[in-house]
Amino acid sequence: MTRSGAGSSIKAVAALAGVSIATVSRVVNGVANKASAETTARVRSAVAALDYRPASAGRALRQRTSRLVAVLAANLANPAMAAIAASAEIALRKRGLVMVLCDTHDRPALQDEYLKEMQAQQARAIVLLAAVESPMLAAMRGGPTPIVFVNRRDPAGSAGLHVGIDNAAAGREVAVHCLDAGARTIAIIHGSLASSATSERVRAVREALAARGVPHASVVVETAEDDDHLAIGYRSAKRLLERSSPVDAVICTSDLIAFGAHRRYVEDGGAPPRLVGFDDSPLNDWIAPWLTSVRIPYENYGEAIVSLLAADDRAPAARIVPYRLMVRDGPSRNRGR
Amino acid sequence: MTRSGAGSSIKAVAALAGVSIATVSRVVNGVANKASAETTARVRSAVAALDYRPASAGRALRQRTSRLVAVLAANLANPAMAAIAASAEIALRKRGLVMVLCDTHDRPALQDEYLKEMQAQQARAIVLLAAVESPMLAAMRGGPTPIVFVNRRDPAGSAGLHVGIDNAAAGREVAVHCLDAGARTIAIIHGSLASSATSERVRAVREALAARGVPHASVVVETAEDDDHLAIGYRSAKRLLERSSPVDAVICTSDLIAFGAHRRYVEDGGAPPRLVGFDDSPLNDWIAPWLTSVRIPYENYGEAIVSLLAADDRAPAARIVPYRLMVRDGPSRNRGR
DNA sequence: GTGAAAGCGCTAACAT
DNA sequence: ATGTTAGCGCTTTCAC
Repeated sequence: MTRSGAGSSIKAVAALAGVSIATVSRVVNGVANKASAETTARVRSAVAALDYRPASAGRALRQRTSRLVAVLAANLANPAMAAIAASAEIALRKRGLVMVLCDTHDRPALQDEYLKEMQAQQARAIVLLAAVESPMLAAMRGGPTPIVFVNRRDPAGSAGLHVGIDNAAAGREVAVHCLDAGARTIAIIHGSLASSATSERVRAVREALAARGVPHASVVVETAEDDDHLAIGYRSAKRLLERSSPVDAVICTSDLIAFGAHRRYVEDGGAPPRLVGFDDSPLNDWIAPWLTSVRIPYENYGEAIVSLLAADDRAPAARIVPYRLMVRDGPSRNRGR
Repeated sequence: MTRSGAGSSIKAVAALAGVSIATVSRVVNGVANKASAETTARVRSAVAALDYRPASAGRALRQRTSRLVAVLAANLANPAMAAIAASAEIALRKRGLVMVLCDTHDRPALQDEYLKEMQAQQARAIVLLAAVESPMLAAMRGGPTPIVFVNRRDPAGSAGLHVGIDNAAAGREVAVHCLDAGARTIAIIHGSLASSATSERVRAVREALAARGVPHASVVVETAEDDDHLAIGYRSAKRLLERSSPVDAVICTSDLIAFGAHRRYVEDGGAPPRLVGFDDSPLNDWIAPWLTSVRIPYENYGEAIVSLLAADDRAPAARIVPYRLMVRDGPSRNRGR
């Protein structure tokens, strides 16, 4: 019989197939060499007839783990994070896992609340898109639930599972690009340095500039106290505009920061300097043809995350994916000249 | 005792508090008048000491429903959908519910797969951000699981739960705005008319123009066969540019379509016509100062959705939220003049 | 190759 | 006010 609106139970399938529920379970879960071909066929057709799917609650209760994988993102409004989430969801689904997506707003307390909730859900794994350090994270680190750190490494510096790009190399490439394009005075606008991605990028840019003979002192480094990258970019650009000497290029540690800076420059009415960002969501081609950006293949992150989870390797591992500098010099910049 | 990494069980709490598990359950679930103040306190402190959270699997098994609410979005790369998801997640969390977010890519087959999965998860409710018609949806309609249709109404036309704006009124306002701004030749670019939101907007624009004396025949209506709104906008704008007479204003049924059209116009090098869209994600202020758009308060959608779910009213209901036309005439347009 | 049965953690009906 | 107990749907020994 069919339960009200909730599919059929294993009992119904067993009854229809004329076998025990244990056999149904084995067939459904593909336990090898445990059922005759004939029985298997009968069970399968009963499953199809009743459109049976094992209730996840029963399964989770018994197995002490669910098919849920938590993805905790620092900011869903960031198209880059949304892209990672979308990619993760596809990859997880391919393995029969279900993504639970939460927005931590980059706040430790909220991250902790979600971590607790996911523990109650017996989540199979936790994926942190830009983690912050928090008590619960500390408690779960080293526990049985795998934790994958995406973009930002483990803030506590553990050599845990990680998916990201080589930020140092990317930072160097961006710096060299600006110099090669003729920029003499270069500014950096960055978000919180608590993020490993940010600090690695800033350090690499500065070192590369120094190596090319640009004195450290001539590089303007700006930031602003704000969780919102758009606001950081806007306010930092404002301060750059207040300086006596203008800058030729502004390197931003994220595209959102670059968006914020760009807005300020456009409001100013003058020609915006060369702007470079990191992330490069597909939307950039459409709405930000003026933004050169380090394209990070977020559409592949899902597979990278899942492969890290699948590796039963107890050894800590990382997936460093290739990036590519997308040079854009579209209308908005040209027109200003 | 603490289970490996998965929090503590109700048994552990009962043992520590020196009561039965039933009492713990009652206290945790706040069953009124069922425990003395002293017992309640003892249980609470045991809960705190062990950091206990009821395992959702046990609860779901017993109650035949989980605390999961599925949100099936047609396209997570659309900032508007991401905004709704973020808002829904906050509102659900406030009621102790957990959001499961999936990207259906606007494909019936994928939507069905998720619907089945969510049935297996015994989801408390289903929220469809831009639903398409599909067999499983038809099967679940009228079932015990509440389904909320966001933006697009139920494609089968049922008067089910719905959250959205008054698309007809918004369409009229947009049309009048264009005329008042001096536009004489107006084009409409729209996505699939299977979406109630789209068809209502297009119809209202045309009717409003007709009412103001603009002959139906002079309104250029464009679309393109594509799931991707950006591509629809781009390709439709291309065709508009191929016409002998240019248009003064282009009304797009979504911001993404407007982004696509804008790109094409910018590539063309000429002055883009007045562009109007729908959605107006917060990002627009930063990256699309040229886009006038119907601002839909997606940040409030979460509460609207949850309130619809809470209303045990068996009568079908809808939450029509207020919109606001955001008139923008930023740099990109001015500069082109 | 198959079935019987235990038990995962929890809630709710029923006893006391 | 509190405890006892049945049982939700499933997987997994253990018999046969």
